[in-house]
Amino acid sequence: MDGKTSEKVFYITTPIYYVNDIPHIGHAYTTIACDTMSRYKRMKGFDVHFLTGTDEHGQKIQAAAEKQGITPQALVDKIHLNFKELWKVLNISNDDFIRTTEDRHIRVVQAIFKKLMEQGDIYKGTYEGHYCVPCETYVPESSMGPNQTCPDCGRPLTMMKEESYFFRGSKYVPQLIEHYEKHPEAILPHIRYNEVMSFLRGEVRDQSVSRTTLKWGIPVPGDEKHVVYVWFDALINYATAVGYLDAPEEFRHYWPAVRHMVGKDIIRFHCVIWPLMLLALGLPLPQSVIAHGWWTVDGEKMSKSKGNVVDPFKMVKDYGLDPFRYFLLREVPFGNDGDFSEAALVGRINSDLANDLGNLLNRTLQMIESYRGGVVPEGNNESGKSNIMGSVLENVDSAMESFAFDDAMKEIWAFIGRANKYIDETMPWKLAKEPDKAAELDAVLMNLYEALRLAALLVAPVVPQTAQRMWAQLGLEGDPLKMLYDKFSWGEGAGTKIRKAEVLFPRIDVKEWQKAKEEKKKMEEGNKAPAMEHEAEIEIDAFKAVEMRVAQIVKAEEIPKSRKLYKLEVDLGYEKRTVCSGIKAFFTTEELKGKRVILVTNLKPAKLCGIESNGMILAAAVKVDGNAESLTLVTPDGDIPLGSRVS
RNA sequence: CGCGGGGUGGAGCAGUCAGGAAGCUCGUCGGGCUCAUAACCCGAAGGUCGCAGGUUCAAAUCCUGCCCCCGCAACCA
Repeated sequence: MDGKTSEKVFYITTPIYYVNDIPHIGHAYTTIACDTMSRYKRMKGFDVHFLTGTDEHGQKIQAAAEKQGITPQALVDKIHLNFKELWKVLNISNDDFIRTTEDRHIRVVQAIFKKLMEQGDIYKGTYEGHYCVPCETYVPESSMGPNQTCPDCGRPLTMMKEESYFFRGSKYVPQLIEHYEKHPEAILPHIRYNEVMSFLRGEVRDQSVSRTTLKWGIPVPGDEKHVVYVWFDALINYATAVGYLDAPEEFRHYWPAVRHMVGKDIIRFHCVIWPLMLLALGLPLPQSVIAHGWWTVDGEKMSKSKGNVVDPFKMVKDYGLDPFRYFLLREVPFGNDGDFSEAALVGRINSDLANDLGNLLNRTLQMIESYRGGVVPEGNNESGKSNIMGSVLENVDSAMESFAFDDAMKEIWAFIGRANKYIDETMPWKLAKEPDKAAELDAVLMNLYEALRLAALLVAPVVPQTAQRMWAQLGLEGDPLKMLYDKFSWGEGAGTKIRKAEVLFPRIDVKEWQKAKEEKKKMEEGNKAPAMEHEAEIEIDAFKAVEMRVAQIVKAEEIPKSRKLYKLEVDLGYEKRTVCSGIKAFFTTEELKGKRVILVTNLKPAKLCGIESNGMILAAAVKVDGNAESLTLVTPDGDIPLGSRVS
């Protein structure tokens, strides 16, 4: 679909974040990327609309609210503020913040649902699948546990049939394929293109777009026992926010210029389902969907149980906002996965921000101060200009056009490097000692000053506060963020009275930083120990009720269906028993054979994976979030007959 | 045969789609300079581009097989 786009309109969206999550580095990353792009486009004279928001419906919210004894609405009213607060802290310049529980959105979702129903693209059918009743969720076959159990709670699933509305997306698939064939640039980076196309060329089924199993959602118009499925609800936010229903003119203005930035996990929703919805609605398709990669932390996957989730609030507090923003965009080729580590962040701060940029500003300003009384001299400006500038503007622009933030940063820093080199080549401190070289010195100082003035503008989209600080030190009026690059002209800065040079980014002493980190870690670990959770006290009788005896493992075998369990045969001396034990991850069957262990003998038999288990062997485990990280068996110290009672 | 990403000098990565003398940042070593935040500038050392085979005048790049990491598998950027 060829939406007519005026060249100077730019509408960009982040995904709407699921409000029940705690904001982490991933959320920060996506939003900072969009923010930088928005600021860049504004500085290029575009009419920018930058949208972010929160996704507030769905099962998890409903459950969380029930647990806290409040309404879902009250819950989301409270927790969506986590995100608003983060965007404030990260200096995000969004023009709008949409919440899917807002009236403006609910009306649009219902209108769209109704329209698609009327034109026959939404129809009623039945949804069939494996359902976990306690978790109230469908489990796809691919992620079912052994014996058709729920992967979360382990309980058996039931086959459920439920009335559901379906979106006839399949009808528009050929049209979408054709569009992507004509517009390969609509999916960025390009490696994602093939992924989407191969999916589209396979079987695309109609999507279930309603649920009857939960209440917390937008009611289906005319059939109130259904609520709209959260994805259908959520995707529509992009249209709601620019006036799909309420402001047709605004909508026509911004919509054709829309770009969605997403994480690589939600590419399908944005490159398949959403475009199919748009085709059904007869609306222009997005200019592009830009998918970025994932962050690991110190080389490991980020997860709550590992406790390595990066808190953006803390990073800003510890290292400053602009270094954090710069690091995220500079460190990783956009689209690739990247690794976050504080050590790498410190490295970037020292080498790029302090040494290259900060020091260039500092040394230049001090020279202008001491050689020319703090006033930028007039000078022959052509000599150094081309030398320093190169084609930084064009190169940055082409990188930014393809969302290659890292390349854009590299170009800017190459430019900064050229300015630093220019100083060494021209040696202003020598010129200053020779009165007949005054004109030459003027030219050098002026070129350096202009380089810094341009540098402030170039870095402004990524590090807005830094740009403003540079601007102030350079003695300039106004706000660099409001300047247009294209209007930049070399030489205009002559005659400006500069301010006193201040250190832009202090260097971090790596040795001290490491020391401080280690101490902090020790402190935290010290605090952790007493926080160990204990069970309630019991009477000795309760303990005596547990019968434990020494036993020997005589046979250990795998249970093919189980990821965690071994089937063990243990000898108590007076009898042999079969026991299932969840220790597969820690021992081979060979290691277990012959091991003497402590067995709880009077535990009620239980069927695990279809095998009856008569007892439990004791083991000590280091647990993180309920999952054993390492484990060791409890064994008797010394020789003692099998079957001896433990007390 | 579930899907995807990756294995390139000490570390982290680019380059692979469109084959043509192996590049960047950090670190190390040597030198320069002294305006500056022990900074900046120059130079050097260091790689059989996971393994094996194939195509080609030419392969990190294309093809085949294998090994090893890491993610995902319907709601976590």
